Amino acid sequence: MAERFSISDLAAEFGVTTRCIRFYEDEGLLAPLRAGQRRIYRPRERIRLRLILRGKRLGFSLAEIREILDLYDAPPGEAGQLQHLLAKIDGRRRELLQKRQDIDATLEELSRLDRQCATRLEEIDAGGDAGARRVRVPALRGRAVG
Amino acid sequence: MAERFSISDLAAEFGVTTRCIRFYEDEGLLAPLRAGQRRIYRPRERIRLRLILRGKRLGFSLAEIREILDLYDAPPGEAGQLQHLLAKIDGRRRELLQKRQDIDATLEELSRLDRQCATRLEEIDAGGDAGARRVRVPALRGRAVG
DNA sequence: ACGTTACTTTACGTTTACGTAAACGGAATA
DNA sequence: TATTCCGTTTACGTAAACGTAAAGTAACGT
Repeated sequence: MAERFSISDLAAEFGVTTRCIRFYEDEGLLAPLRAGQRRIYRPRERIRLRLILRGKRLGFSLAEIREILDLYDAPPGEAGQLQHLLAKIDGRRRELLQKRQDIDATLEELSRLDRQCATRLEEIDAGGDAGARRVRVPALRGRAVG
Repeated sequence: MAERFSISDLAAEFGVTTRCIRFYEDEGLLAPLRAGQRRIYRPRERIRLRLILRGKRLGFSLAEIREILDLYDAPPGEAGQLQHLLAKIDGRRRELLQKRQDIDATLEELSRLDRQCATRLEEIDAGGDAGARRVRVPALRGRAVG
């Protein structure tokens, strides 16, 4: 794999605009090398971009993503700093576990809906409209988890 | 559990402002009853609010959340509509599975960081600063999953 | 030399998701 | 009666995350 990427290389690879990548740089999330004016991205920046976009998919703001990236960059430091870093890591972990719970709850509800739709379809395929009035979607009355 | 809630009941319960709840109504996500001018929320609306906030935690926009709520509200309809609904459900499910992968990848990286910090702390607690210069955090050079 | 392509900076515009303030209504409390 | 509290509508303000347009530079092919 190559060691140097142009801004449009990364834009194409990750499906974002160059404007977007430059914006992340303005926000201090990326710091590519320069060849004159041109930006040069090394694997490290590429990985950071991947992390940024992953963070975005998870619904984190760029400010939060900056904090998360800072975690990775954190120098060994002294004991107090390490404790602080551990606390932050723990906070992020809790957030992510919460999100995974949200996802699982939503997935279960979607599965319920899916089964109801499938059942209804089978009914239609089988006997025209038999039992149409018996199909009641409980929808929002279910025992929500979150 | 009560059957009727005021706007500030819900605001307090879910930790959002009344302004926020009214905004969701403006956006067509909620439609409480009225007693004169006052809004009255029934369990159904309360559950919808819960779903809205869960969606937000997952990083969905209000427009996307509206779509998701529409899934729950969808009437049995005819075969074509059902197929369409099933497709949408499948799309949402893929999104969520992707997000869960993102979360798992991030959790693993956080765990790596956590272990490194813990190890470093033990070293400090044990023998002052022994081996300090041997601690190198590979950080972003690791094999990223997503 | 000329046009094309890729890249740059600067800057104003836009959408989303609310915050905040103004001005008012009705009910309870001092 | 006056104040306070809870609620209402209307409307302007704002931060985040870019989009988009303008105007210029550098290299490359013909």
